[in-house]
Amino acid sequence: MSYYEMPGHLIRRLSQQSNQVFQDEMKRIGSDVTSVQFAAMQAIDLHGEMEQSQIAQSIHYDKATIGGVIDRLEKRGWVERKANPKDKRAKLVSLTKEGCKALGEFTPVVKALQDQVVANLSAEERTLFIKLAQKIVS
Amino acid sequence: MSYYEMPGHLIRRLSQQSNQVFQDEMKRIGSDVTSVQFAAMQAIDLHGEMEQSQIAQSIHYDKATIGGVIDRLEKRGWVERKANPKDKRAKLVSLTKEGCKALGEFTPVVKALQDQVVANLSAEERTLFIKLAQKIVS
DNA sequence: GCTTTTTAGTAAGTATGCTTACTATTAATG
DNA sequence: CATTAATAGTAAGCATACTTACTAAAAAGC
Repeated sequence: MSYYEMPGHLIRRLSQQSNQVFQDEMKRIGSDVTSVQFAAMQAIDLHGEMEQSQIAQSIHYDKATIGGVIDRLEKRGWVERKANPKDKRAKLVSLTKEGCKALGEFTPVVKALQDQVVANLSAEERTLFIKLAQKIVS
Repeated sequence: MSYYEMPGHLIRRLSQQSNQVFQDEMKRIGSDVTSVQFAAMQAIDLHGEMEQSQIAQSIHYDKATIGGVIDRLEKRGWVERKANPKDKRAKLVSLTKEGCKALGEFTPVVKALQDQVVANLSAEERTLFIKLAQKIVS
């Protein structure tokens, strides 16, 4: 099996290309938000107040990684941490007004760039790729 | 479009899963070599002596990233850097004996784990996925 | 109810993976 | 041939993304 036929290698290339498109498109609209930061903000927006562990679970991240992401989002003023009265270990994370506004600007751009990631595929192939990818990670 | 149908998100999950399988399998044989380190070593083995820039190009890495990878491989005694008499800017990287031996141990394991990465797919689906992935990054 | 186990979050450490900036050297251009 | 542009590698900085180890608090088991 050639290196260029190994799923592991191809997946790394896919990841690289996907991140490049994300970063380029965000730069184009004057932001340097990362794909992980966007994913976290979208999850928080969807579920409302969330514990960090819930965020990690919902977008499949390590809890240590998500801690750092939330740190940076907090520093930018896009999210805030509050104590959870029902669980003194946990912290409730929510979007700030600025975070809501920023997310609203990012969302259409991110949705649009998804097609760019798989630009080399036809519409049918894109659907198929998504189906196969979902099956792999399921 | 739901988050879980976005190619960008799915690709990140694929990448995560792929790396996890790699790391687990390597740990199983008592090594903590990374997928990037393996890729670099395989490229060097295939081409013989290589400049760092060639390594970066052949496996599609940033030259700054590959510099760090070679640093760590050198520290482990798996590769060595020599001056290139034909170009004083460049350095020729080659596998050491220990590097060759290590690569020989890794290769069959890495080949075998490729199927594990796409374990949830049938044989036909795997072929199709590889074809689609190659088309995306081409 | 008390002990044990699990869980939430942080901290420290390592390895990507990129960016920009820099030096040294080589190639290209007039 | 002299100037300009491009290239090889490193350095510093930032953001993932994981690991193990730790503290505090909650849940489970007896």
